Amino acid sequence: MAKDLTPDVLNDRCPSRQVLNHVTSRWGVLVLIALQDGTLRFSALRRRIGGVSERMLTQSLRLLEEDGFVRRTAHPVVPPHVEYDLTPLGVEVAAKVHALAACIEDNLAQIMAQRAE
Amino acid sequence: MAKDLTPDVLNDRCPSRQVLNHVTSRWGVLVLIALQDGTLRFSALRRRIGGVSERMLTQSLRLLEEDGFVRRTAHPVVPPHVEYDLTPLGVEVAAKVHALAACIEDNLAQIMAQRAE
DNA sequence: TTTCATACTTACAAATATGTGGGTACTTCC
DNA sequence: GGAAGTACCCACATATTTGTAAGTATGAAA
Repeated sequence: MAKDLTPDVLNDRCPSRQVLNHVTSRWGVLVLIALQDGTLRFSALRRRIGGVSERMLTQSLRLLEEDGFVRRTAHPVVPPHVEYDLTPLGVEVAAKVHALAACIEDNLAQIMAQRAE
Repeated sequence: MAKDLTPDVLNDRCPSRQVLNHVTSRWGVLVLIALQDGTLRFSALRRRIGGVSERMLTQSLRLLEEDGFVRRTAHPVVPPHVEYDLTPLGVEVAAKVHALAACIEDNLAQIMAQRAE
């Protein structure tokens, strides 16, 4: 009677799809890639990722934190000092995301040429 | 004087980011994964990907076609017969996307547990 | 003393993504 | 004869995402 034993993103009802959406979201992808190089503070992360608003960065970080990809460490000082880094699982997915991005970067010339046709 | 010699998704102005968005879009991801198993017709693709509307499937396919990841082959018969499959470049990115999805599927239990906390 | 930086939050507005329902021109199956 | 399937497109409506601007408490630098 057990349904959906194995997760499947092609299945409408599988919760894996939601997680995939977080990871592949516009800014989620970039956060994971940016954190690959190590721990970063909020503002540093924001400067690193061209074009993010504070709002979107916060939101993306929250989602990735909830899913267990990113770890947030707040030092209770004033002015605030908060650090973000990847969890072991986060390192895994970040690697995959980065591989994808790198693949696109490597073939960008070809892609742009194709588009022009 | 040459700027932006190497593509970089973290750079706001780099066109690679747009391509990345197409590939990581809600349905784009699933189209690439679904086409990994081989050629599929429009309706078959739609049945394969739970929850897509015709409109979104069409739009996603167009974008992926423009970027050179998907190939569309229309046979001029009535009723229409159109086939979709991956280009060599499409096979590459689909593999990366699939690896990412598989990674999430494999760790879904852990992720869901983390979320519940 | 005014400004800047930190790491956010909130309200509001705008942009983008997505869904819905209808139409098309046929053919085949029942 | 009627229904269903094919691969879409179009107009319209709604949902979701994203951006903008302002506010917060405080310390340090100019």
